[in-house]
Amino acid sequence: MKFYITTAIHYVNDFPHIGHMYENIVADVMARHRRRMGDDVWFLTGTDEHGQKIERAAAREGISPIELADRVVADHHEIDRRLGISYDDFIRTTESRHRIGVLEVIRRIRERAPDDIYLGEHEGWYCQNEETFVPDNQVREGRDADGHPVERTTERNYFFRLSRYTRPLLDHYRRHPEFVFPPTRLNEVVAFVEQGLKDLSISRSTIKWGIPFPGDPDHVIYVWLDALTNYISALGFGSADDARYRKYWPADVHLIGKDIVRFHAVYWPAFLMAAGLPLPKRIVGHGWWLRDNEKISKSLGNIVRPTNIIDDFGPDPLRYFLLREMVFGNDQNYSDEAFLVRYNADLANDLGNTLSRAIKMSDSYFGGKTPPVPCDDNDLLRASREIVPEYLRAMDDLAFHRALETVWKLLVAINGYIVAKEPWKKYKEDGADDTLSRIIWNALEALRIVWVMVAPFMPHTSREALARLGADPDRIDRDAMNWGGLPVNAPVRVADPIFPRIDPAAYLGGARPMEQQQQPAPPPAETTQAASPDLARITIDEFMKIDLRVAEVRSAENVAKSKKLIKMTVFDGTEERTLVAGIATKYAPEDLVGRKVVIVANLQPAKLMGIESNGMVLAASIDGEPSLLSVDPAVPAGTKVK
RNA sequence: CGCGGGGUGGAGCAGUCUGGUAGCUCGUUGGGCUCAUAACCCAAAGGUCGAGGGUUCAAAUCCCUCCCCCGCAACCA
Repeated sequence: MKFYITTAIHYVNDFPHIGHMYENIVADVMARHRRRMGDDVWFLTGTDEHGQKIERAAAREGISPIELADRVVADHHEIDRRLGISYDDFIRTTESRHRIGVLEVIRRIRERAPDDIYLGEHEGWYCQNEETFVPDNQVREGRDADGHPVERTTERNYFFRLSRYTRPLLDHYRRHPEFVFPPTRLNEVVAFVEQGLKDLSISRSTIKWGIPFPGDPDHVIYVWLDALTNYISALGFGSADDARYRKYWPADVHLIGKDIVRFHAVYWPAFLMAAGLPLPKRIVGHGWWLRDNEKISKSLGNIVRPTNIIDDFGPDPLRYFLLREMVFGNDQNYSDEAFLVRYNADLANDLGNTLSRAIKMSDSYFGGKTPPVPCDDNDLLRASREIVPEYLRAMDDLAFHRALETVWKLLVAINGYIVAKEPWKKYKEDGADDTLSRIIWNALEALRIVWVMVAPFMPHTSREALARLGADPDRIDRDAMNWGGLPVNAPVRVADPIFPRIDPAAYLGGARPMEQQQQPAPPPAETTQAASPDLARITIDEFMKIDLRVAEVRSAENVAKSKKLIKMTVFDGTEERTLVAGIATKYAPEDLVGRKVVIVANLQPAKLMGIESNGMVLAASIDGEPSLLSVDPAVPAGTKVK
């Protein structure tokens, strides 16, 4: 069986982060698992390199878009390499094979459904300064995020007649409920499509950095038609050599983040239907890793990030943690503390320690070898026969956390078995007889099966562990999960703990488990953050333009339906004015009345939730939590501040 | 009525689709073992499964109502 799996292509305006790592790791685990189960696997990942954000980010740095992309792609390659991502191909949307594929899709749509692509009017907020449309959600008070004025404008664009596919898509979802995973995401998609689909703008004349629209070089193909097509362009679709396309398409799994399920489950199949191509079998949306539990890390004065975890522990513990900790499909919090708990409890104490104790016994009782007499009837054999199918079922269900949980049941059984049999006592009493041989062999054999099951998750350490056990590190297929694979009289290797225990407090306090590391070069990401300091300086005259004054709060109330806003009336020394401040998360209106605050008095008025605000209250904010500036209550309202 | 997710022993979470003795990890307490990475094993304490109502022989699970929390969106002038 062939198995074609893809990740989303990662956008190159951003350096690789935990979300990218997680997605690639999950795909890698699936790919490795299918491979060892005998499938002919093709695993694709890559980067999305077109669009205005790239164009602008590059311009800001004074380099060309492709130079920017090259740099970020190199970072992705590096992180994939370090994580051991076993992809077969890496597609970049700036490659010619991709352009060929995209153009072929458009050609087929035009051939099969000539009026599915038409020239129409796109209306939106246009920014003169940036020469581009600004998404609605970035427009505020007639200005874009950078403060440039925008105006309502229309532009001529090519459209895809998505509306025509409402019915066919709904039919497809009904016939293939497995099309979107997990099922709750399918419900969202169905609800969205049932509202009726609007036609989709698929070109832009305001963007330069992209694939020229066929037959109209003033336009560039807009994001989704370009990006989604990578899944077939990478297989050679539309080129002279499309053998791979014919072999592997349709994809078995498109693994993506839950935020882009809609595009994959609606736009993509609609494009494919229009072009007369087969639809992917399954769209799998994973959840998000949420921000670190900042409080704890911060109080310890050291925020450790996943890249540091890889530096300090190697890739496998992180791979394990990400797949074990997250219920696949749900969101989950990432924290270094949680990582360390799992690392110590699951990897050091259970997986690693059990390996050490079993090998140590075999080594000292049987002269550095696996025991001479195997055993084909015992508790561990029965446990493994129960657990392996359960594990395989969980893998098929994409329930990775459950699969790993299952493996750990066998590990617990092994430890229980060792304690119950007390081999150290037997050895003292009877020496290395056949009974002892069977006991130790059973423990080693069950352990071998554990490491085989764990192999897709921890490919590097599992090889090492299997080798230490005297087993063949390359034998991790379905057969290898059956009882009886461990050779007798094979050399075992006693070595340092495979997962040394870590003191969490010391680690978070800055100590490193492996002292030879360090001097981590600061990632280039940081440098782009620091804007040129000279530009940020202003003259005293400029500062004096800002009219800061003390004002007294006369009344205050929460703004209805708003989370952060408080509307207040303040006396600025000459008159009362109304202003709105986003401080409701910290302050109650009644606490504010009578308080002296500092305001910016000459700010242009602005409307917030329909209320005109005349001025701004000064506050320092820590992680979004405001703290009002206060002055001595004796200072009269209207006093100028400078 | 903006969209979505969630409320399960001290902490973090499964289980809810497909009702049937409430489960896992960490932590706590007591005991055991000394082969192993102060690891491992056994036992115990600890839960009105957010609240109320309904369906059912039976509800954490299905239905209704309500409360609270977290994202996103609309508001941090």
